[in-house]
Amino acid sequence: MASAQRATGPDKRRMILDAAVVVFAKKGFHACRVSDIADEANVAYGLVYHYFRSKDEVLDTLFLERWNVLLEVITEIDRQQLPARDKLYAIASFIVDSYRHDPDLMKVIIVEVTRAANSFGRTHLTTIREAYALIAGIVEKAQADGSFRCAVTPGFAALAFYGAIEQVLTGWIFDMLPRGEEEFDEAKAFIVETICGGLDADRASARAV
Amino acid sequence: MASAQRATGPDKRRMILDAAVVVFAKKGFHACRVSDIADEANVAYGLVYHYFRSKDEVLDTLFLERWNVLLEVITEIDRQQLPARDKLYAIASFIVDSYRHDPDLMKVIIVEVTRAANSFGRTHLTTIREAYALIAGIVEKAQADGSFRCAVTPGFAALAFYGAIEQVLTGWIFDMLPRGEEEFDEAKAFIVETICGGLDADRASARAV
DNA sequence: CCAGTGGTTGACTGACCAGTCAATCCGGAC
DNA sequence: GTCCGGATTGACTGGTCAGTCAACCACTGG
Repeated sequence: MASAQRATGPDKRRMILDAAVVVFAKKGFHACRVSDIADEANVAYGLVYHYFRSKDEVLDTLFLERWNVLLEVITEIDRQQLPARDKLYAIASFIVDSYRHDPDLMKVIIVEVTRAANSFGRTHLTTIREAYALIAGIVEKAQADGSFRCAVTPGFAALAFYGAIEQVLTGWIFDMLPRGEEEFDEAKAFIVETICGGLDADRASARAV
Repeated sequence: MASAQRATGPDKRRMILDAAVVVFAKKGFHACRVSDIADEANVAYGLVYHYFRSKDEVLDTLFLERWNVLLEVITEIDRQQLPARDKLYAIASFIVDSYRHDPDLMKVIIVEVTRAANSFGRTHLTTIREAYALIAGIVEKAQADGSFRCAVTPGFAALAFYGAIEQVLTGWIFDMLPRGEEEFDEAKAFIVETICGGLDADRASARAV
């Protein structure tokens, strides 16, 4: 009846990926079994191996699908004629909205890939670094045109900026921070305000290094 | 001959813990076997279970030992009569030096506990949060006495600050950032400079929320 | 010299699970 | 209607590994 009932070919592949997101988010990649994915997708165990070479490849696919979108979006934001601060806001906004739209997927990507230095993080290191490099590029240009100070290196600023975003998402993932439409928008503003504006009331002590 | 040869009782326990740090750091908690720990410690397999109820308990012990030191240090720093910026510098300094002194241990704690939302992170959530709360307390007092702006909430500032530190450590853990005496000291300064000073050249846009 | 106690050993077991594969289904081509 | 090939099924296998346990060792105190 519904297309889900008669789904075939690539549709089933998609169903497996979506099911994997749910299962990985709930139990974690290592703790869940391939049969959990198959069950969640209402599909036979073996079909997972028809579409993917291994359990790992399912996670790889999820990560790459999403991270490539992120890289494109950052590139596109950077192409626009905007103050660096607004560009950073747009990036924070996109990532926070990604979480708002699909918290499970973002949880899986952050917990199982981005922060997993012993497994998938290492595998996708090059891809992950591309995002940092793009952000660093934005900072570098802003420092060149004088809108950002030169107190820290662009690469370092990118790390701190992305680190702050990820820490906030982690706060939501761990249920440490309240989640809601207001909180999401507030977070975007706070991240940019902290990194760009700083905490100091006066900046007498701030000198270029 | 050497005491390691004739070690007994609690010494062996310590040897197991130290060996676990090496093994967890090299292969990751999930990927390594209990026999790897025993081999690294030059101890029989079963002895691990004489001193610890389970493989999990070994990691729990490592984490709690170190995190409690961190909590004490932060408390002590906060007790001193110092500008908030210097307190944050002291905290960043302690964490960076912890990494400098024992990178494997810090790697294990960050990768396997602090950032592991699906396993040990959840277990130790309360303990982890205590550190954030202490940092937030420092920010809050600084905002009250006017040395920090009130643009963001203390809890959020704590998250961003700790997130920046962890991201830098992660950079070292992933071999993304160069490691060395200079880099370590530079990192401490950069972290505090970014979070306290901010990136903006002028702060026209910075208004209290 | 002989228990007794606590540390130490490592072979073994039971459970678990990724990945395989032979069989079956189904829709289209002719 | 028959045949073909890709999609789909799920029982089964092989290997792994956490945790157990019965035996062994080394010191101590009587």
